[in-house]
Amino acid sequence: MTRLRSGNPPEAARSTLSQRFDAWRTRALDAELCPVRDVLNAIGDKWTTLIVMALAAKPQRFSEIRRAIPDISKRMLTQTLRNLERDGMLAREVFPTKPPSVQYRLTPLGQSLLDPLAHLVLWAESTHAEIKSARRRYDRLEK
Amino acid sequence: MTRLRSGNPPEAARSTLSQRFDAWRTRALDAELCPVRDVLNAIGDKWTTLIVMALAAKPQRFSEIRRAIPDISKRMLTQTLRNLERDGMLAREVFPTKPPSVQYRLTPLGQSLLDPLAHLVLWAESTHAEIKSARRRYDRLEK
DNA sequence: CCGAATCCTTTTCGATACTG
DNA sequence: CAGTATCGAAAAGGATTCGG
Repeated sequence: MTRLRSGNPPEAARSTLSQRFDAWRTRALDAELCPVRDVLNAIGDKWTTLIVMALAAKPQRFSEIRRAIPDISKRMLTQTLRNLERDGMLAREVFPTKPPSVQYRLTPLGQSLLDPLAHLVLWAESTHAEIKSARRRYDRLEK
Repeated sequence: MTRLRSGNPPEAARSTLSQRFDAWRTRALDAELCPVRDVLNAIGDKWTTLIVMALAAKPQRFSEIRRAIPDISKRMLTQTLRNLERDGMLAREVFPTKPPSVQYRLTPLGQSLLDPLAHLVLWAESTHAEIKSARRRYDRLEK
């Protein structure tokens, strides 16, 4: 499998990249069959990436994750953890103490998501000011 | 502004990475103030990334984008294009022909998203089989 | 402590009809 | 051609209650 070698693709690789984007979009319209749609659909919700990031440091218990993401509800935490477990991104281990404790840890597959995620987050950090500025300008002109 | 220098961070950078994830999550709970939440919220919807990928090749007209993404409705295409324009990711140019034609092109800011997006898409492609397999196994055991 | 179940609100999205 | 306006369905998310 080919890999990107540098942070920003050189201008020369642009056409190759966009051809690949075309292939990635048009492989199939069905979300189930298109890796891009399927995966972006899986991690594009409100909490998934935050939970993966919280578990990057170390395995954590249900309550620890809640403290790491204070504004998530128990319902959504449970549901998002289940989805991630279903996708093989994390493993759930129950310790039959009383009261019970449950630990979640990233699987190797889940760990492998951290790298592309880091790229995205660095991009978010470095462009956030510019994006907010663009929004202000747009809103000032439009309304 | 810091930039990633190589495609995959070496294993040695992992602990640094998770510390940064912590910082990125806890900087602020308000989506407006947290770059990660704000940006993931902006590109995490159903159509945004597909549109950006479609425009990677070259500037395109409204109808061309529709053909590139056959299952998007006019309503959602318009709305998503507006959001991207508001965020400074693309520029809209109207040619006052009759009937009118409108062209959309990625700005430099929009182009800069292609790189982290490519990492994510490569990851999606290379892990999709494993994810689908994990789902089948989970569904077989649970239900 | 962890989580299932229920109910309800908000958001997102799609279909349709209409316009310069 | 490139939208806008309106409506309703569906999905996502939050609050609350109950249970092992």
